[in-house]
Amino acid sequence: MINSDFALGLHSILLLAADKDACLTSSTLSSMLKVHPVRIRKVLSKMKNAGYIESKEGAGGGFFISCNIEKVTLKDIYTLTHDDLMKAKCHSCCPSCKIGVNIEKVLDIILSDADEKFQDYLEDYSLQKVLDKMQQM
Amino acid sequence: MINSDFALGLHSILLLAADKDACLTSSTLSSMLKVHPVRIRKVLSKMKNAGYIESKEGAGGGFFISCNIEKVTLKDIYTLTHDDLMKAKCHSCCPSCKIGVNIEKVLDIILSDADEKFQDYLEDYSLQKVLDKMQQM
DNA sequence: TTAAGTGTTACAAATATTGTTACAGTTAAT
DNA sequence: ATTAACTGTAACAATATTTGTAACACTTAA
Repeated sequence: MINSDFALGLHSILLLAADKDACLTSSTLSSMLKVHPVRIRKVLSKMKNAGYIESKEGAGGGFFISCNIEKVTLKDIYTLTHDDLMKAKCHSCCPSCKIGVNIEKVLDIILSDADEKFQDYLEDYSLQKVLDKMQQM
Repeated sequence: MINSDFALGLHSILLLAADKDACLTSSTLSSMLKVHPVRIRKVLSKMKNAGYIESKEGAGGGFFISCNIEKVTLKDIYTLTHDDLMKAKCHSCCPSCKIGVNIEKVLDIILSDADEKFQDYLEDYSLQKVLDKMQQM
C-alpha cells in the first residue's frame, strides 16, 4: 500500500505545485526533504512519465509542474507509487490445510475492495485541494 | 497499514475459527504457515490479549478460538496488527520549506480519514463471513 | 518425573530500503 | 568549443527492518 515513495513523491510534487513557475533541482529538493538526490530523481521520473511534471536537463535545469493541479489527485500519486497490497506478504499455506487453498483468493478479493474504498477517498483530494487545506491551517 | 502480521494473524485465527474444538500448537501452525513458531506465538499473544483466542500451556496445550466469530471482524484483526500509517515514513521538511510546516499535519488528517474508509470496509467482514466466502469458492 | 507445550528475551540472519558512486547525455553560459 | 550544472540510470554499499533462532523459565498432562 502506501510506502515512503508515496510520501516523497507527493511532498515533491506539492513543492512544485505550490509555485507553477518554480524549477527545482533534485539537489534542492534533496536538501529540503533530506533524501538523496538520486532517489528523488527516481521517484520524480515516475511522475514525469505520467505527465504530471516535466524535467529539464542541463545547466539551469530541474523539475517543474506540468499538469492541472485541480485534476491530479492523491489517488493518481498513489497509483504511481503504491506497492501491491499483500502479494508478497501473504503466507502460502500447505496443501493439507483446507483453508489455505482459498484463503489467498478470498483475502485478495476483500483487501482489493477495501483498497478501492481507500483510493476512492484519495481521489477526492486534488493537489490544489491539499494546498488549500494547508493554507487554512 | 497492513503488514505481514495481519496476514499471519488472520490466517492463524481463521484456522482456529474453522474448527471451534481444535487446539493447535504454534508448531503445528508453523508447519502449515511456514513461519517460525516463536513468531506465531508473538502474533497470537496479541489475539489472546484481545480475547479472541485462548492458549493452554503445557503438554496437550495450544491455541483455540474463544470469541464469537460472527462478531469479530477483519477490522479487529487489523487494529491489533497494523502499523502506523506513515508516522515513521513521512519526511520531515526543513523550516525554510513553507509547505513542509503543514504538510505532515494535512497528510496525517487525509490519510487517517482514508484509512477509516478502509477499516469501515473491513468491519463488514466477520471471521464467519470470511469462512463462508471461502466455502463458496 | 518427564515430555510437550506457552511466554519472553536477546541475538543472528536474511531481506528490503535507502544512500552512494560513477558515468553518459543534455543544456546554458561564457 | 569548453565548462559547469543539470538529468537518467545502473551497479553497488550501507543501513534499517523483518524474520528466524536459541535459550530458558514456567505450566500441564500423562
